[in-house]
Amino acid sequence: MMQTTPTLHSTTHPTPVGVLTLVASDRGLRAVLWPKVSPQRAGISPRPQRNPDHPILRTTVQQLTEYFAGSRTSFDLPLDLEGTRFQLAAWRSLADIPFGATTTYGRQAAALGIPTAARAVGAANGANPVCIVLPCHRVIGANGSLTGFGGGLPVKQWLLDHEAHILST
Amino acid sequence: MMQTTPTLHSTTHPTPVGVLTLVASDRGLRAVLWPKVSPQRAGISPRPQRNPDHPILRTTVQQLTEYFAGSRTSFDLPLDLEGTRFQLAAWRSLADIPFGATTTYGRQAAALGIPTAARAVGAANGANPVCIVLPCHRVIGANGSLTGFGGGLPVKQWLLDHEAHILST
DNA sequence: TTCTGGATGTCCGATTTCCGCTAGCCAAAC
DNA sequence: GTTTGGCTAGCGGAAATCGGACATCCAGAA
Repeated sequence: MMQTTPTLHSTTHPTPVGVLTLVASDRGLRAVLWPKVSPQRAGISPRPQRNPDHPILRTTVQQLTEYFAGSRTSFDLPLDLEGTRFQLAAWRSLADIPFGATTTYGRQAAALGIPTAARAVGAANGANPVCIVLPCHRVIGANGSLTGFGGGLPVKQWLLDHEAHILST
Repeated sequence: MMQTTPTLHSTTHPTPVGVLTLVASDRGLRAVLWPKVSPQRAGISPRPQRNPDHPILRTTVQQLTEYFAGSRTSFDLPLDLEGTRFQLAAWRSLADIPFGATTTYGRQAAALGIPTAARAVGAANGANPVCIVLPCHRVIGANGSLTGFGGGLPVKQWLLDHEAHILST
C-alpha cells in the first residue's frame, strides 16, 4: 500500500518562553517545537515549507497568543499526530488535565489502564510533538518535583506559574 | 595486539593482457591486479604510494616481461599475502600447477585434503590477489569449461593458449 | 534514610544469527 | 537428457536479538 506523504507547512511564533516552530499538514497540527529543535531533529518529514498563511497555522498562532495573554485555557485545534498506539493514547490523555492543574506520571499511566507504566509514560511525554497545546508540562513527579521537560525545567515552571497566576485573578 | 600497517608501494606494467597494477610491501609482493581493479576495491590498505623503483616491484616487472616473452615458465618472488588459512593454502597450491598444464577445482581441493571443497576453492581462487604469478588461470571446470576468471574468460583463454604455444616451440 | 529491583514502551546501537551468493562437483532422481 | 540436493569456505547484507537509557514509581531491605 502506498504511503501518502502530505505537504507540510511551517511558521514561527514568538512567545514569552521563546520562538516556537509550528508545523501543520492539511489535516491538522503536526508539531509545536521548542527553540533550537529543528523539525528534522524532531522526526518531521518531509521538510516543511514556510507558509505563515496556512489556515491551521493561523488558528494555532491565534490560540497560542490568547493562551499567553491569559484569555484561553484550552485549545481547539485539529491535530495530525504520528506515533505508536501507546504514544497516541498517552498524548490524547494529556488533553484531559485541566488548565492550572497537575498530575503525576503514575496517575497518567493509571488513567491509561496500565498503572505500572509510569516510566513509559514519561518517555512518551518526552516525545510529545505538540508542546503546550498538549500540556505535558502539567505532569510532574509523584514527590512533587518537576523531573524533566523538553523545553527545559525553567520553562516548565514558568508555564505552571503562568496558569496558576491566571486562575488566581 | 598491535597490527602493523607497513608502507605499500605500487606501479603499473603494460602487458598483452592489459595494464596490470603491482603492489608490494617491503616483505614481498602483495598484489597483481587486473586493469580496472583498484587496490582499494581489492581490499588493499593502506593506500599504496607510487614507487616504480622499489626492488620487489622491479623484479616483478622483469619476471612478468620474461613470462610474456616466453622465456620464463615459473616465478621466483617473495610474496606477502593476507587471507584466511584456507585461502592461503589454496593460493599456495596454485604454484604447484606446472606451466602449460591445467587442473580442476575438484583436484585442487583434493590436493588440499578436502576433496568436497571444490566450490570453496573456486571462491578462494577468485580472491587470489596475485594473478598470473599464482596461476589461477590454470584451474578449469571438471568438464573442461573455463567456468570463470577475474580478468575475464578471454584473458584466461589467452594465457592458456600462450603457455601452450610456448611449450610447443 | 538510602538503596535496590522490578515493571512499562520506545528508541538506538551493538551484537549475533542467518541466508544467499560465489570461478564446483557428483550422484541420484525424474 | 535434465534437474535437484548436498557439501565446502568466505563474504555481505538482512533480520533477529539484546542491552541500555529514558521526563517513574513503589515496596522492601539494609
